[in-house]
Amino acid sequence: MPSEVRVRFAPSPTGYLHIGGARTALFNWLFARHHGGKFVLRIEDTDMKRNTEEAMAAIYEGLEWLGLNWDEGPHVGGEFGPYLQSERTELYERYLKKLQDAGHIFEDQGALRFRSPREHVILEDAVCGRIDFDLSNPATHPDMTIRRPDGSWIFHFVNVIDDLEMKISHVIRGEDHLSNTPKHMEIIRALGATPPQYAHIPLILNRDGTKMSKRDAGARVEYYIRRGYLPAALRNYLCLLGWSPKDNREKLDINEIIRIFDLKNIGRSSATFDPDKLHWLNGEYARELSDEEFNGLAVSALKLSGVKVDDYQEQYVRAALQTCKGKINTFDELPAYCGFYFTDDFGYNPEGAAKHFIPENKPRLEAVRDALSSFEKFDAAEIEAALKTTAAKLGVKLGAIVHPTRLAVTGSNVGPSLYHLLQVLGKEKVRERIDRALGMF
RNA sequence: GGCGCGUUCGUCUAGUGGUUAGGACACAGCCCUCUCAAGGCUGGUACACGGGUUCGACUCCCGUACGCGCUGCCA
Repeated sequence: MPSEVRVRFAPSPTGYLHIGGARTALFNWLFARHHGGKFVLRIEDTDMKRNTEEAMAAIYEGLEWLGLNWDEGPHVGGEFGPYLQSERTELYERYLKKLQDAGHIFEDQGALRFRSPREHVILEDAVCGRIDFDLSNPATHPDMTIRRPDGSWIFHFVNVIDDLEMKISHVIRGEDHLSNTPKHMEIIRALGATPPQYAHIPLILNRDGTKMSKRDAGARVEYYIRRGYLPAALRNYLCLLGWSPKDNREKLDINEIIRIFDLKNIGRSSATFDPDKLHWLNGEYARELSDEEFNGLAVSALKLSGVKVDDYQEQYVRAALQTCKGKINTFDELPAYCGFYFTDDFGYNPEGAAKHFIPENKPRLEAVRDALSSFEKFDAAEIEAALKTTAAKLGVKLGAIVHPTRLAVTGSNVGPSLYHLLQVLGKEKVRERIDRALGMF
């Protein structure tokens, strides 16, 4: 790169941070970090009366959560500010004057339009390659409006002016802007300036092939924050959508991605968002968490779902959560997975009850209760040994006593290691629950 | 309608004229095992279609179909 690399993410605060926008921001950020350049955040709030405060907060929150820090923009400032378009109107006036003086602007019912030179525009796109746009036909390529009668500005104009003013070297944006690009280049040419290098990245689609819209549940970054996803996992997953390391690696450290990121490795076709793969990848990251990190995130998730974690001893909570580590992919699975640690009021899984709460298991469960009640330490190792001897004594397989016991004390067929879970629950609790379950036969 | 872009397993992708078309998610089976995960092994499924070019096309060219985008006084 000859001069300094300066890229920008320019969202419009009209909704929440969209997953597609997040990926656009991510690619810009990666490009900037790879080249040691600057990542600029600019808010395109030319469009009036929306709940911009809330939406802007969501954008900041989403980017920060993903770890996409900006070098210039709201909060951090920079020499090319302000970074909210609503505060840059004098600048736009100045550029408008330039275009007017050069005869490129005409009025149409109070709105201002840019008169197209009506020529071919050749775009050399870093991702899409060379594209020849023929803008000579006014019927198919009408002169675009750049300012409304009420004085507010149109995206095509201010976007271009800001990129020029902020010395943006590379415009990496969604492919939905590809067809707009020649028009942007016309304005830049009329100003006597040089266009930035463009790179249009493919769109992210839904499962059904339609463009991911704000209405789709998983289309907002906020959704993943709430569901207890790990930012590193989402970030990694988003990288894989449209970009490839080309060597079959899936899980990549962000620094490694920064190191190898290249616009050349961005694909040309749109990608479908696959929640399953994200879920898997999140599990990969979740399993690598330190006990400390896991505990913190787990407690938050439990509280969020209404589990009264604070009613329990910290040591008990930690021990309980420890038995869940490595077992879940996302933290929102936790309440269902280990809720039994925090309430005695649970029902029994119907299929499990039908299968395990059967007459011949009653004496077995009683045997387990009796075997466990004679313990001193009540630790996992001791419990395991006792269950095995009990099974041997009864002449049954381990499973014949493990399954009913698990169901009796947790209400579920699946869960953490039974021995460890019994240890955490404690002798009294276990005996109570087994007695209660015995009444179900 | 016009213009633009795209099209490899269900999904994300590798592949750049000669490969048994590779990997990952998901799925199925087996192993491991106290359940579930994790891990290991195995399996099935893909080059949209039709013409060229070539000794030879997933790879290059043209067309068709389908999808998406733009075509706003939205961004």
